[in-house]
Amino acid sequence: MPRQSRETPTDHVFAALAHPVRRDLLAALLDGPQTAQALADRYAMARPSVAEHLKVLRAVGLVGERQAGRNRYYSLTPEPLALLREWLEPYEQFWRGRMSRLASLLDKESPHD
Amino acid sequence: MPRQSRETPTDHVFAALAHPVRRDLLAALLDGPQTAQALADRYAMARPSVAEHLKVLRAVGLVGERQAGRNRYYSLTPEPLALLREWLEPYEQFWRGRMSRLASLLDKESPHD
DNA sequence: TTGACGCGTAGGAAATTTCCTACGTATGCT
DNA sequence: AGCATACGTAGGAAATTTCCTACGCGTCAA
Repeated sequence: MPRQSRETPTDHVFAALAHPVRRDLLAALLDGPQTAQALADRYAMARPSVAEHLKVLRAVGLVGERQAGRNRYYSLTPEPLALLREWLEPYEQFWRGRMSRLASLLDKESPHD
Repeated sequence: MPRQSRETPTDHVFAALAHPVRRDLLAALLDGPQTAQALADRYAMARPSVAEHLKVLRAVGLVGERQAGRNRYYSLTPEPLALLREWLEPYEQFWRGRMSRLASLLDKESPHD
C-alpha cells in the first residue's frame, strides 16, 4: 500500500533523482545512448541493478529505450526536468524578495556609498 | 556504514527534497516562519515526525531556526536550491541542443513554410 | 515553587529501497 | 543447429527511511 494516495509526476521525478546512481546514469547518458551493460561497467555495478535504476528513470520519462538487435540502447529524454524547474520558481521568487529587502536595508544604513 | 564514501552537498539536497512531506514543509514556510507544532497541525502528522523532517532540512541548510521564548520558529533559507539549478544546467543545454537539431530537420523537410 | 505547555530526541516497529545471484528468453555468429 | 552473449525479471537479504509513543528539559504564568 503506497504511503500517499495522490502522487504527482513531480513527486516521481524528485524520487527518481534522489538516488546518486540514477543521477550518475543521467550524466552518463549526456554522452549519448548506451546499453545497460556499458553503464554497469562504467559504474562497477551489476547489470541487473543498473537495469532496475533505468526502469525507474524510464517510468518517469527521463530515459527512453531503443531496441537494436540484441542490444537495447537507453537515451536521455530530459523533458520531465521542466517539472523541477517549475517547482523551483516560487523559491527563487522568495529568494529575490529577501535579497531586495536586504539591499534596501543596506541602502538605508549607508545611503549613497 | 554509508553506502557512498563521497557525498556532495548536492547529493544531500536531492535526498532532502525527495520526500513529499519535506517539500510540503518548505512550501508552508513560504508563508513565513512557523513552529513545528503549527506545521504538524497543518499536515495531520505527529509533531516529532515533523521535527525529524525539519532536522533533515536544517542539515542541508534549507531551513533556519530562531528561538523565541519556549517557541522555536523555523524559516525558509532557499540558498542551497542554487545547487539544484546548477545541476539542471547541462540537461537544459542538452535539451536545447536536441530542440535546435529538430528545428533544422523540420526546416529541411519543409523549408520556408 | 508548581503546573502546564512547547520542544528535541531516544527507541523501536513497519515499510521501502537497494543490491545481489539465478534463471529464462531472444539475438547473432559459426 | 549450437553456443555465446545481451537482456529483463524473480526472489531474497541487508540497509535505510519513516512514523509513532514515551520521556526529559527548558520556559511561562500564577
